Amino acid sequence: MNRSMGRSPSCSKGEVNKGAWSVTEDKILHTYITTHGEGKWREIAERSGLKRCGKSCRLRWLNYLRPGIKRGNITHDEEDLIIRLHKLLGNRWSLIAGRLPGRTDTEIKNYWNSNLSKKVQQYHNKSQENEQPGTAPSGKKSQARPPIRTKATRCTKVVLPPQQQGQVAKDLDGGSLSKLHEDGNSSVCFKDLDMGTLLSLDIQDSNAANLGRNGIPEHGGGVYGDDDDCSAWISLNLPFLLEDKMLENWGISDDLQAIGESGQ
DNA sequence: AAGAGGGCCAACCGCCGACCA
DNA sequence: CTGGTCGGCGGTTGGCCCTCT
Repeated sequence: MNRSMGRSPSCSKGEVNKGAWSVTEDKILHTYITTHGEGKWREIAERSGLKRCGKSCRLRWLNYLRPGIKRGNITHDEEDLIIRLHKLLGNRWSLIAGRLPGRTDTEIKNYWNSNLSKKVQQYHNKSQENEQPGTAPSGKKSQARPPIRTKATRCTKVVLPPQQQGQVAKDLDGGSLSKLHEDGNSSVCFKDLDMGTLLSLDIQDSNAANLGRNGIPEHGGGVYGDDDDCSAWISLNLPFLLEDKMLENWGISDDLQAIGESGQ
């Protein structure tokens, strides 16, 4: 991307403090935001007198100063949920964090990178060893999936192919989709979904796997990674987010139990 | 006791989409 | 319509701390 034109880096103007925040800076930021509210981070950075860029202020507030932040002591339930959500969403930490009240995307990301990724990897290595070498069941990968690489794109919509709209409408809204938007060619429509809805659809209802599947492309609807369009990523060409092999992997309860045991 | 190595975590960086003038 | 700005995201990094040798 050509960075000589377009926006200028918002943090490069004038003198800007970097590195760890001091107690004084925290106090200033906290006081300013509790008085004036969140948002307009550049303005906050300038008017509060902090020599920090807006981004830095935002990050500090969201990850540390904001009321209701839980720190440390991730419970077993939370860990369980993180693993499930990661399996479902990949590295979409903000979405995962959204389902864990008081937890931040950064904390979850760090926790995953330092703890869970190893546990999961260990577990999959173990289970791989237990399988006969070279005789992996057909159509089923015996090893852990490669990491899902995603881009920093927001993802609040899913694509509903016409043939699925009725069923989805029924499942979601008890009969009506509240916010459908048709795109240009009217072949798909979008719905804003919160994660609770998504999870209630695919995690709690394992029968979703048995819903009709038609015309699933080779790429599995772009589920894994290299498809930038997150609407496609959660394409409901698949039964609620799930690719075939993903569904096979979805027997995660056992995984979790084993991980929990190995990690304790 | 001291140095090395590894783990954890806060903060930064670069990119993107949304929004607005 | 275009370009600039902002807010938000995931990836990466650097420093502190703990453990091991």
